[in-house]
Amino acid sequence: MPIHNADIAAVFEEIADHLEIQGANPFRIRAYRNAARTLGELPQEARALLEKGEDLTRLPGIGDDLAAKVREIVDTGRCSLLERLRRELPPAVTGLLQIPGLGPKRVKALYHDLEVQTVEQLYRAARDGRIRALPGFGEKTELNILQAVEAHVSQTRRFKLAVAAQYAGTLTAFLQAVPGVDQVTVAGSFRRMRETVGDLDILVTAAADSPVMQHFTAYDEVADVLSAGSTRASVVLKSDLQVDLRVVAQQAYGAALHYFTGSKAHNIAIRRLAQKLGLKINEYGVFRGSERIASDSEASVYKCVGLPYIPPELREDRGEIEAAREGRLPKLVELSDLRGDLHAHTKATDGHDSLREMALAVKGLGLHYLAITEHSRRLTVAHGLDPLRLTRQCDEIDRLNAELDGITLLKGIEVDILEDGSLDLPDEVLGRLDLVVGAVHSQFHLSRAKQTERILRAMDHPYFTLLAHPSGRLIEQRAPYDVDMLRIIRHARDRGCFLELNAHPDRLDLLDSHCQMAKEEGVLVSVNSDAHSSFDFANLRYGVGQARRGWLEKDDVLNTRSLAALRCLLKRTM
DNA sequence: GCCGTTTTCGGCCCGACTGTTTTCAGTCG
Repeated sequence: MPIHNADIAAVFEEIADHLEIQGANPFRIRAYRNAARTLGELPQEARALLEKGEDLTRLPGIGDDLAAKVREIVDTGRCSLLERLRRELPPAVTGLLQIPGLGPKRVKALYHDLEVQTVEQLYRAARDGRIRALPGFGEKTELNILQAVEAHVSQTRRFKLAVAAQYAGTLTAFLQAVPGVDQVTVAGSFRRMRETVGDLDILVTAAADSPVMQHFTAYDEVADVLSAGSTRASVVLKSDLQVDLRVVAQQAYGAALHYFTGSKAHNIAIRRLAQKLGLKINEYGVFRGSERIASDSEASVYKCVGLPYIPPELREDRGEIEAAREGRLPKLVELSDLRGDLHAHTKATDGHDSLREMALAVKGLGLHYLAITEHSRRLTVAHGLDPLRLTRQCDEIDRLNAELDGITLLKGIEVDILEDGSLDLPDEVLGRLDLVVGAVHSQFHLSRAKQTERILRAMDHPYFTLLAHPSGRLIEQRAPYDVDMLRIIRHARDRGCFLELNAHPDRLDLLDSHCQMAKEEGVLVSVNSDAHSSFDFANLRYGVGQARRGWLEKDDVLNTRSLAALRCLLKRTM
């Protein structure tokens, strides 16, 4: 069985869990977690790097010891250290760390004193009142464990960004109306535009006597108050979404926003920089000794450590700090840079609105062009177009273009890429179109080699323009199909094709890491709505967010081009 | 266990809240 980076990362995470319960040196534990993160985010397989004879100690957080362990795992599929640790402590025990409120010390005590190994045994021990008797535990802790287990078993889910946005919208409006409240900002992974968020982190600046905390915990969507102090509180909404609120004085807004936006890894890296300069950064400001030297804006915080402002979408400790230091931060694409949209459906297939309604909606957003790309005949569930219906739609688009002012409809198709890589419509009809968007809608489980070849072959087609939702994943629902994305990106470059970043909140595909890959290989990405109704164009903001997380600039995005420039690019260089 | 524009040894981010204590450990973000 080939060893993937995720497998190695899982081994290191499990080792770190074991070491925590053992009470090992916390920095040794962190070293394993850092290495797991490095491997988890590595674009190439460690296995392939080793085969090429590359030195893994050049990777951040990987030294001689961990490089040797990576090699051991790749070569043997096993890790002797982990096997030894598992003999000392049953593997299931580390799983108890997943229960909120249980850290290494408590897990260790539960195992040694009550022989609790599994979540089920934990639940029984709590229900039977055996936990309260342990030193350091009490009745309240026991009850909290009971409730945490029940919540854990029911679900620990993440929320799609667009779903979280709905809860965030009403809650921020509610908080904004509380007396004494000044600014209300949603920070955390929401502000970093991650595709899913585990919770909402809301930062409020308010007068010292503002009753914002009382209002927050009494908000009518709150199902449970987890904690509530004078400056910090955590609640769970009825939707199961956790919300953490932090209140600071207006003066500390910038420092608090930086602190609360994260990511954790980015913040740690920034604080480490500060430490080297003899400074200390916390949520109240940047301090030299006891003197506060910055706090009102995020830019002032960065300035203290010699860096320009870093946009939230980049704050993942994935090279943005080095780029900032060297003056090569990207000037990220913005929603207002978009000139058009190259993927939309109408009620001719599975959309809800007419050509005219879609055109006017896009025009209303200030865009200049919209490609109509219905499904093709193979996708019968969507009432996909056959050559005759597509031809009729093209005629209708021509008529509408002659009539409409300030918006141009482009003739396209979202044609199925069949299993052998051929396209679902004949060349004669594809040749009449402005662009051909190709997509995989079937046979998701082909081998990596076959799936990749299928897509490469489709791109070889002279009329193929743009690969829609390139990995096919549906967030939290369907895994991506297995493809060699680097080969696909390079083939797109060689064939003059483009890749889509589908802005639908369920897709957001290309992934951010693949956006970076496309940028590095010189392949333009098109941020498309895949709209099925005139309301769906609002989703473009999520696509732009994902593009920004992928370091894309205006010039890296196909549909920031004017219509004339776009038409030149759509002409295949054959 | 990693790392070095002060260091190859001695550092390694920082603070709030809870519950069980009787001054603080554990956990979390």
